[in-house]
Amino acid sequence: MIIIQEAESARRNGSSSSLVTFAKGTPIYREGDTSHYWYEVVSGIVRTCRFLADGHRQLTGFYYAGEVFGIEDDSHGETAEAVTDVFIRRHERTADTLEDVDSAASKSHRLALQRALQAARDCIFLFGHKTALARVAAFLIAMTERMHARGDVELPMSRSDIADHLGLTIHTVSRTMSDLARQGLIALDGPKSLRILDGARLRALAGDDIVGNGKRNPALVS
Amino acid sequence: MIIIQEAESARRNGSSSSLVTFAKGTPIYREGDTSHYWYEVVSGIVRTCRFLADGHRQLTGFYYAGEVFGIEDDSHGETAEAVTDVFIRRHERTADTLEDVDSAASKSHRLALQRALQAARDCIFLFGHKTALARVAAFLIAMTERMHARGDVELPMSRSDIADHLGLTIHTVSRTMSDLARQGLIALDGPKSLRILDGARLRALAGDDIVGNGKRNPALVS
DNA sequence: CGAAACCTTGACTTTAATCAAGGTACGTGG
DNA sequence: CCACGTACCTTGATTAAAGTCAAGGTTTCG
Repeated sequence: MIIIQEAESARRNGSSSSLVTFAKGTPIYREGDTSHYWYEVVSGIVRTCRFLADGHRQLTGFYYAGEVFGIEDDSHGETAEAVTDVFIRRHERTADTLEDVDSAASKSHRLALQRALQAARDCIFLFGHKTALARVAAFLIAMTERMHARGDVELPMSRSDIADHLGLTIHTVSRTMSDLARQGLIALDGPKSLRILDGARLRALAGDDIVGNGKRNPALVS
Repeated sequence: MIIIQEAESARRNGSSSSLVTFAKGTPIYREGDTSHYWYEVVSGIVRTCRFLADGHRQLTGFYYAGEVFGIEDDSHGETAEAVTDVFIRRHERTADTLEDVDSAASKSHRLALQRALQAARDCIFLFGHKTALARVAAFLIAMTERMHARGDVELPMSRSDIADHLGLTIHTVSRTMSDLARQGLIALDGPKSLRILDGARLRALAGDDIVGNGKRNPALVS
């Protein structure tokens, strides 16, 4: 990890942030580490995960440019690693910054918490009663939307990352992607590059429309 | 729903709370409802859930006496229902109470957010790569600990609730419970009442010990 | 150019869902 | 108090889905 810049932003709150960089595959913090900082992706992609004794790994999220992670109090409940080479803005977490609700840091922290909770619940929802096909379809849609892509999608993470995120094996992920390609819903230009050919049918497969109040998942809206 | 008491607690913040009661099976709020309040269980049990178009339901949590739910900003992302007859303390959510970080309300709100995030992530973890046996075992352990029970456990929720919570069918939940009983790990005194006979083996089955930093899930500690 | 890591695919096995039936507990009304 | 109905729970047989085992192909990077 290399510190690029020490910025004394928001000086009145006593909070400071620095721009740091991590090479592909290296850890940013580890499960159990004390939360000295919280983080914001400047460029590249980050994954957060936990490890089980039986060797399994569960990815709890991917974070793209502009997104925030590592916002737990006290100690980090998960490990964060760089999926690609990344630039990260690292924000100091002092008693001050968290207590002063007017600070930009505290506001964005609260918002990040809300968003993290929403994301975690969406994930639970996806895991509950969904087939491999639905999970992969939902994943592809989510990634497309987060990259603001239109048709062309880059998947910077490995099949193993995707599998550990969706609660599947790499085999099932691979097979499912091939199935989607065979059915003409997507085109695989390579393992990490694909095009979405039939977004509507893909969304239908993901099938995450919610009953009640006429409220629907934004993923459904074309 | 019956309002029992209107309390003007924490008057200086302009926040107030009331004690209300709901009959078994009735909704406390619905998915999409504007978040006018947040809630605290006084007695009884509450479940939160979401519904899919295909008829499936996903329970995102059970809440026991003393626990807090419905803490999302803006609008509720899930429905809350009474599992048993319940008494609920309903807290008003005004711009004031949330901005004033010194208020007890805001502090407990933030803590509740953190805890909700932790709970959601534990749930994801459970769902990722776990067999029906491990899920049911983990569920029984979690329920035992939350009720501060020692051996004897009451399960006030139906098999259907448990199934929708664990991402299984009622059949699999029922079979798995019977298996555990057959193996002598638990004794079923009735569908809603059981005793844990071999907590150690049950924990081993749940297998949620985490690798790294020597930090382990509290559920593992006997 | 070669090695290592990663991805895809096929055959088989395991797990949980589905289909189907019967049992149990509880509440209501006769 | 008992009979009946309903909702809930359990269990068995069968089917579908994803994991495991195994092998071969591709990409990437030194």
